[in-house]
Amino acid sequence: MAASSFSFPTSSSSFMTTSFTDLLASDDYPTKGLGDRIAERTGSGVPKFKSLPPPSLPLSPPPFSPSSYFAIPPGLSPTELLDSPVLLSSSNLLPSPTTGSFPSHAFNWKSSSHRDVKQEDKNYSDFSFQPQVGTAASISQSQTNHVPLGQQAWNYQEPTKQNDQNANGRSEFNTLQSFMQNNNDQNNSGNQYNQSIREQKRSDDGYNWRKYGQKQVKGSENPRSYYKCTYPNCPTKKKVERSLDGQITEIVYKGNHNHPKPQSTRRSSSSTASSAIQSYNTQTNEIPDHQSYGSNGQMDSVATPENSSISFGDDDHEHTSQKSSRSRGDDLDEEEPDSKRW
DNA sequence: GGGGTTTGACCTCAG
DNA sequence: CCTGAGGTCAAACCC
Repeated sequence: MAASSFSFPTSSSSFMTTSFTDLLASDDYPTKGLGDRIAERTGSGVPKFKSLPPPSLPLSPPPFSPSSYFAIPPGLSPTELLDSPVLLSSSNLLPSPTTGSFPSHAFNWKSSSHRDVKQEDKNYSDFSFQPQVGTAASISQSQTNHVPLGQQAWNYQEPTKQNDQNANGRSEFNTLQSFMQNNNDQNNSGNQYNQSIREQKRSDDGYNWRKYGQKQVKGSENPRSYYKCTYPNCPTKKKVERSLDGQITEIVYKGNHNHPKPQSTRRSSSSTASSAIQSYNTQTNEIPDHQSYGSNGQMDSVATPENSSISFGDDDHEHTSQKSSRSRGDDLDEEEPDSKRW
């Protein structure tokens, strides 16, 4: 399947071009929101972490050959992949499978433009986009949490490998991605952006989340936010990495919800997307690569926790990983609820 | 006033 | 043992 998943639909390339232009035109609002904040905090407009040399550079200038896309050499670390900005943005680019619209602000090159545009360009052309597969991208949920969406697209790993990683016990995390779709919606109504953002935060996946921390991670210039599910006794947490322009570049779920998705009115805004996503998932739940949620924007839409765990058949992984997981593992039978729901 | 966010400090762990 | 990075806490703040 790997080979097939890497084919590049011509249509995708075209949309990219469009969105790119679009992007350039509308790079403002997202950047502003986040950028300003950063500026305020740092006082210089440049995040502290920025002062650090791009970690990625030393990592590797992967001279990649096409083949590298299909199989990542063992020696190659996800970090390397992190490098490529393209991926980050590209992930955002994906048109929503359901709507086919792209997040215009998804790639805010403005913020990421400092990176090697060339490479990005290249990547774009290479970028494979397969909404229906739900994911060309596969990512090992455990250790590659921080792999950027785009990268994940390339980072295609064999199931066996994933299992191994899970076995390692670190994979209490389900890597999901997503929600660009929601972002798209937000874009549509610029002035509602802030409001939408808020809603998005709590209902992007239908659950209510409370942010309890934010960190600047080293390998990435994007701040990582930590969220807990607000539902009582629900141990679920998630890490959300956002690009400077506010786009979600990575979402990692930890644990599963031990409660049904709240059907609050708040979801209204995203409900559309969610429902679409769900239906979408239903159809694609047979996705071969379990862990490949979302890695690229394609999956964005798919990335609701429950969906991911259910539809992708991660259950197996989850079982192993969660069993092995030491602490937070929350012994809850998280999988059960999922399967039941499913 | 309640709930969520922000943010600096603290804790834990791996190298 | 030391240090750095990731993750969490909790007070202050905001809506």
